[in-house]
Parts: sequence; C-alpha cells; structure tokens
Amino acid sequence: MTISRRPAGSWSEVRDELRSRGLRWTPQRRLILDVLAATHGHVTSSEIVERCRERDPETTPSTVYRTLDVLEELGYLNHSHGTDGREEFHVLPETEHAHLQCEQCGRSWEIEPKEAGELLRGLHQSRGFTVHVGHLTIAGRCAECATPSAIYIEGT
Amino acid sequence: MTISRRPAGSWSEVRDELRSRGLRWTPQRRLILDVLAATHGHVTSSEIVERCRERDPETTPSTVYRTLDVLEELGYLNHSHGTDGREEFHVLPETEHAHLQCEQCGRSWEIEPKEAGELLRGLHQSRGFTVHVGHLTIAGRCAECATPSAIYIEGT
DNA sequence: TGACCAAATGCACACAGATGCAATAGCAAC
DNA sequence: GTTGCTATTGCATCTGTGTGCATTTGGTCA
Repeated sequence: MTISRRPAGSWSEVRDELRSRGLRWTPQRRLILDVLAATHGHVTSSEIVERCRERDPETTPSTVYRTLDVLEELGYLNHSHGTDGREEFHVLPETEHAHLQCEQCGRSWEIEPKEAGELLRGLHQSRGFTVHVGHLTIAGRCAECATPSAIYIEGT
Repeated sequence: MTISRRPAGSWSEVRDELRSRGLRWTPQRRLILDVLAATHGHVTSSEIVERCRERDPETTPSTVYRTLDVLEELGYLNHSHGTDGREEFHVLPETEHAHLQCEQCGRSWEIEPKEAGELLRGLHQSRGFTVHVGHLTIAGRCAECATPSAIYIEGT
C-alpha cells in the first residue's frame, strides 16, 4: 500500500542523479546536502537555512529554498505543513508517513498509513480521492495536553 | 460527536458578544463583519483583506488579521491550512468539518467528521490523541485529476 | 456631558518564503 | 584546455502574515 520512492540511505546518489538529469552539482548544493545528511527527523526550511549559514555565512536563502524544491521533486525530501502552516521537511522518508502534531506543546509523531487506512480507502471509494499521505499533518491535542473542549472530537 | 460552537446564522450577535466580553465594536470590525457576511465557504485571509480594501482602501492588514483571530476565538470562524500552507477561513461553520483539497486543481470539499470517524477513534484509543477536525485538510488528487503515482496511496 | 481607561488601530518593522533577472559557472563536447 | 550552452546563483524585491508601540477611541461611570 505504501511505496517508498527512495531506497534508504544514499545521499551519495544525489550528485549522480542530478547530473544524469542535466542538473548540476554545485558547492551550494553540496553544502545543503551535507546539512541534510546530518539531520534526522523533521526540519523546517528556515532551520536548514540557519544550519547552512553556520557552515557558510554566505548562504543565500533563496538558493536553499530552490534546492529543497529540487530535492523534493527527486524524492529525497518530503514536506508537509505544521499546525502553524510552516513548512516541515522530512528527510529521506523510507516510507510515506503522515504526522500527528499537538497544537499545544508542538510535539509531533509519525503515523503509519495503515493507521489511516480506513479513511484513505473510504475517500478513494466514495470520492475517487487519492490522499497524499506524506503531506498529511493532523492537528490536535496529545494525551498529555488533552483538555476537554467542544471543538475537539472525542473518540467515543 | 461533533458539536457546533455557533448556532448558524447570526452575525448580528457579534456586536453584543464582543461588548459583553469587554471587547469593542469599531468601524473596522463592522467592515470586516460585513465582508464576512457576504462570504460563503472558504476564504484566505488575504482575500478578506482585499475585499475590505475594495470597500475601504484605508484598511490596514494587521487590523484584519487581528480581528480574524478574535472572531475565530469566539467561534465565528475556523481556519485550516490549504495544501500550500496558506490560511483558509471557513465562515460560520455550522458543524466542525474537515477538508479535502486537490493539489492539482486546487478545489476543495468538505468532509464530515464521520467519514474520518474510524481514524479519529483509533488515534484517540491508541494514543490518547484528540484530533482538531476543523483544522484538518487532507491533500491529494481528486478523481478528475487523478494520475497514478508512487507517492500517492491507492485505496486498494 | 465629560473624563478616564483599556481595547483597538495604524504604523513601522520583522520574518518566511517566492520570483524575475542579470551575472556566474558546471559540464559536456571538441 | 577552451568554448558554449544553460542551469544555478545572488540580488533586489514582493507578498503574506505577525508583532511592538505610540496614539486614538469605544464604552462606562460620575
């Protein structure tokens, strides 16, 4: 049901893949890749910019953003939007997964597509709608922050 | 399961509700409310700013944003984030509902919480996570735009 | 009616992210 | 190694959104 686009583990391929597509391997891209390789889990684009700047203060944000776009297109990254709407990147996603994010404490968790399987199948069957799981972030309250409130759906 | 915070239909109450909470009824708020009353379905904040400007070119964006926040707090509005991460407001939501948005054509649909019921219950049971349904926007491809792609989950 | 106080406004500014464009520089072919 | 094409960069600039602060003003009470 879930298909990994990217066999885990190989930033080393990036250079060749870029070239084989007529794209280029530049010092800037190398730096960004270095930063990404040292990253696990989730990062926001601005965190990436910041980390690049630490290594090379000359880093231009727009270059970073554009490179991230390219990498996402090639499947090395995935982005979704946090509860505040900011972009969050997931590095080298081995499998497509969705996210749960607590609006109160901000923490987030990965959820497997199968947890949402029912919903996905339902939407597909009833509406022909195909869910982009990797982009899905579900906002709410985690167990620790939970407070009863009318605007939240209780799972009863 | 879903609780409507706002009995449908009454912008007329807003003024009194504001006042009763020690908040104020100003010409700017009146304008914003007028614009909202003439709106159905979804709007982005910048669309609202734009429409206010059409009526009163003096409109200050920050005033609009702040008023929208207040109105959301009072339950007259609901916001979620579109596939591009931009804020989308839902005016006078009679019931909390989630959204489906096509990444290709940009159209969106409302879905009832019960369509996602299984998922919500599951998340609550297994993780104690309470989903904020009104904030949920599910991205993907609608039936018309559907093309087979590895990064989409097929409902099989 | 006038005065007072906190809420709201308008402004300047900050920040994330995107884009158009001229200049630069990969890289492939010779 | 040189050349040439074009992808990429860096810059300036723009949009959307949020915030701090001085000023204004709604609403209440005398």
